[in-house]
Amino acid sequence: MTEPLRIALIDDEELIRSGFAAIIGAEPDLEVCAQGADGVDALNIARSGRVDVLLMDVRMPRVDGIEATERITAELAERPKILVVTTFDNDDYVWQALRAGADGFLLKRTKIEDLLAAVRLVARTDAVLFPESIRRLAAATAKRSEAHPGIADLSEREREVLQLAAKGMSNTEIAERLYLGRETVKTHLSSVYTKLGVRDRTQAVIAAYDSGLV
Amino acid sequence: MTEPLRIALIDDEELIRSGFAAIIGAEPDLEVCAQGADGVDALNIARSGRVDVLLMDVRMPRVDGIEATERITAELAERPKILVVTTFDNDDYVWQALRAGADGFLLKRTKIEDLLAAVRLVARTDAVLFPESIRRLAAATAKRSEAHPGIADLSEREREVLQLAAKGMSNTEIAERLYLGRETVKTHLSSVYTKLGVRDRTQAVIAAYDSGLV
DNA sequence: GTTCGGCTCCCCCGGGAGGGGGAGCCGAGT
DNA sequence: ACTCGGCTCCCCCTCCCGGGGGAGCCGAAC
Repeated sequence: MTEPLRIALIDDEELIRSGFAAIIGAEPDLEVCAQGADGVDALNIARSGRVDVLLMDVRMPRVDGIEATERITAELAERPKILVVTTFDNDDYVWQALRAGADGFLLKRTKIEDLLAAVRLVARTDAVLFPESIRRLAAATAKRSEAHPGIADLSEREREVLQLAAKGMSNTEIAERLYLGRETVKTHLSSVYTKLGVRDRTQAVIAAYDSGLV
Repeated sequence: MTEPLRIALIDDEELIRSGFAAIIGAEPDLEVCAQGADGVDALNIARSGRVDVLLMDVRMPRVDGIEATERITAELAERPKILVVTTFDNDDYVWQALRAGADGFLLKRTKIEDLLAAVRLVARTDAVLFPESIRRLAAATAKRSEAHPGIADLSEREREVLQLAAKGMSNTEIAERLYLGRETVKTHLSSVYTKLGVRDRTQAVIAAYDSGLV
């Protein structure tokens, strides 16, 4: 028989870790090789290179699970599989975990056998239950929302005005909505145009859409 | 011990079905309860209500696996879990399967143990490896691309002009690009506005973005 | 054969948009 | 104290946009 899968547990709650450790340790083909209390620990453990699957909590002090996952996938070519574990299946968490490069998402209320099955499954294969392709998809849609330099250095007001313009409002409507003069709105939009390097309102709205501002 | 999971196999290739049937039949906790050769069979079998997991091929005559999945999820409240099985992990297939409401995606080259694990996992739980939340996400992004009545009854030319407008081009630029008069472009855009029920070019571009035309 | 819808172009006209100025206020940083 | 950038408002001017007409051409449908 092959050597057991090496599992690392990352959770800020000692109790949770012990529980998981007990469950996993009872399995002959699984072994808890490391434990950590936050994202920094996770990164260090992942760097050690002797881990197959990392069970990662989301809410943790210092560096949370999502960011830790991000760093690990960004930094390590040979990284452990990462299963993000949390209490609630908040859509946002799932999405963020996906984008960060996690291999799976588990709920703490998951039944024991399912947890074990998921760990074994994710360790062995990447072709089951929405893996690689989905992650590429998520990464692609995520990339669209990053690295749009222009949008970043808009002032608060300018972003606000642009957002309303991107809802189809006219200058006068925007002015009324924001309790401003129509001329002021025009001024803001003008700086938006120059900052974004576009010609008119339509192109600005397009830029807003493409950069994920809308 | 509980009664075995009831599996249905849908594939147009007799050989594949037999292979899967043999593998699955050998497991004490699994049982092949039905087989079909296309999407129509799949729908009938799903309607019978005595199936836990449906292994569904994508490429099939008459009605393919994606459409069958769509119909089943649309029609049946109490539906079997559906695992879409195919030879290549074409991104498009994965995405379509997801949108259609499939619970998972498998490759035919998947190892036997993984196939069995996936079947057992998907039958029991919905909280593992990107399930419900992801499907809602996919459904949401999909919905944005459908059922935008306005966009549908634009004429060919009007759609063309709108698309260029949505790239930030002015009327004159669009005219030059399409070898038209500037007035013609205006006319087309005007009908676009009335058909989409919008006021100006900006709102039209927004509609184009929201409806997935861009 | 007539009608209807899509496609093409034209004119006029009003209004909003965008550019170019100028100006005052305020808070933060030098 | 001064400067600089963000926010606010104003005027003028030009240009494109959008609305409201009208008109001719064509192919399909009735």
